[in-house]
Amino acid sequence: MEKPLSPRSAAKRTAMLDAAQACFLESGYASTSVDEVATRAGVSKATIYAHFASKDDLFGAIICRRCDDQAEGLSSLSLPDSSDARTILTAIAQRLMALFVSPEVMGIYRIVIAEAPRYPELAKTWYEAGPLRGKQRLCDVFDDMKRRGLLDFDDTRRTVDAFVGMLRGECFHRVMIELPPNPHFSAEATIETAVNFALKAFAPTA
Amino acid sequence: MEKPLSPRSAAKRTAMLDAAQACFLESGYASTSVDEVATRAGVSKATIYAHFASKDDLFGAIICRRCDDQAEGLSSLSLPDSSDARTILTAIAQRLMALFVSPEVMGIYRIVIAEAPRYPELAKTWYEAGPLRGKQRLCDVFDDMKRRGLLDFDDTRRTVDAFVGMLRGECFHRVMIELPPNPHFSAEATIETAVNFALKAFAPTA
DNA sequence: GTCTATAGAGCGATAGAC
DNA sequence: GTCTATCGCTCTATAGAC
Repeated sequence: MEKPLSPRSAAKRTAMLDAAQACFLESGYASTSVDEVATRAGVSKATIYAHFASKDDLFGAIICRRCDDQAEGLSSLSLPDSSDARTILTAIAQRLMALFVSPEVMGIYRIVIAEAPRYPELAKTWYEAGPLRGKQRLCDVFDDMKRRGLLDFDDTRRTVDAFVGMLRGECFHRVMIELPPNPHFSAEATIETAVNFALKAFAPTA
Repeated sequence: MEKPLSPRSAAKRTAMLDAAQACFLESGYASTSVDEVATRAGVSKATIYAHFASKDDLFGAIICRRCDDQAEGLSSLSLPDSSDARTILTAIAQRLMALFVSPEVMGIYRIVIAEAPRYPELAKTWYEAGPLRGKQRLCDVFDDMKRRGLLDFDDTRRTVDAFVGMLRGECFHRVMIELPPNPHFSAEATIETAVNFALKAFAPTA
């Protein structure tokens, strides 16, 4: 399956993928032209078609590469070694929020949502490699906190789902549709509200 | 500002808007051709350009019409006349969830997100007419519940934001990217989890 | 106002030289 | 593998008849 590429080819391939990613995330799939990608990558259009069968194929390669990055980023995510529920939940929420509103993640999120009806397999690949794997990891953390008596809840997956959902509020939406931020719904305020909420709802019955 | 249209023209205009909405929500902005809209509306392309200055203009007209519909739909939303917090919160959550996953709302949500970077004013108009107005209405309901001693919380807007966010979890995302539903994250289960959490976190200190 | 017909530009993809 | 040049198609938008 692996074909040994010359160093020169590999570099061009990376340049093409980088350029394509930037174009797709900026302008969406349909509005991006292969000419534009070629120019940005410093190669000719024919070179792109020597590496990728079609524009669709190039698009798929981008999403898959992003999925690999996501998987890597998640496994290197470290949490504070604390025995205070608030400290741990706040750290989790801060990392999640920073991830959600980062330009790269936001860009891929936008385009996957937009193109999901026409690329269902790509959307599935992305969702399983990113959000689903991330939530699985959070489940492990929550289960561990439960075991240590820091939290109490019934269904781990639903609990995590609700906690993560609380971070996708006004603040997140404003970034997503590029509206100016509302100070009342800053990232910090959203995180604090979610953590307070979770601590009250999941506090162990003393 | 109002130009009196002949009944025949008005009918054609509505047909064009309906067709355009269906096309845009199905295929996205860039992938929809004016020819397609014209065929679906049963008019010629030139007729479309007689009513709308450009494809952009047509797109804007669609979003604005949807905003009006949203505003209307919200004001007619009625809630049960109950004194039980769970009953009210469940009713709210059910209506919100049904709204979120409905094809029309989901379609407009997808396209606004996708095109927001290129149509910031449209995104702002939509956001203020829909989600923002809806949340304002929810704030009134929550304030009323607090006044009646059914709930207790500090900041109404942040509380509502968190509550609504919990409904945008796995279930919502699966609909959004057209993945098969996961029975463990049914709409009912998501609603129940959110309501249970809210009741625990906002229970009045007896 | 509404139609048919077409202009004019840009697109994805390919042929062929090197 | 990479380039230049180009094909064939589709697109938005308009001109002109009715």
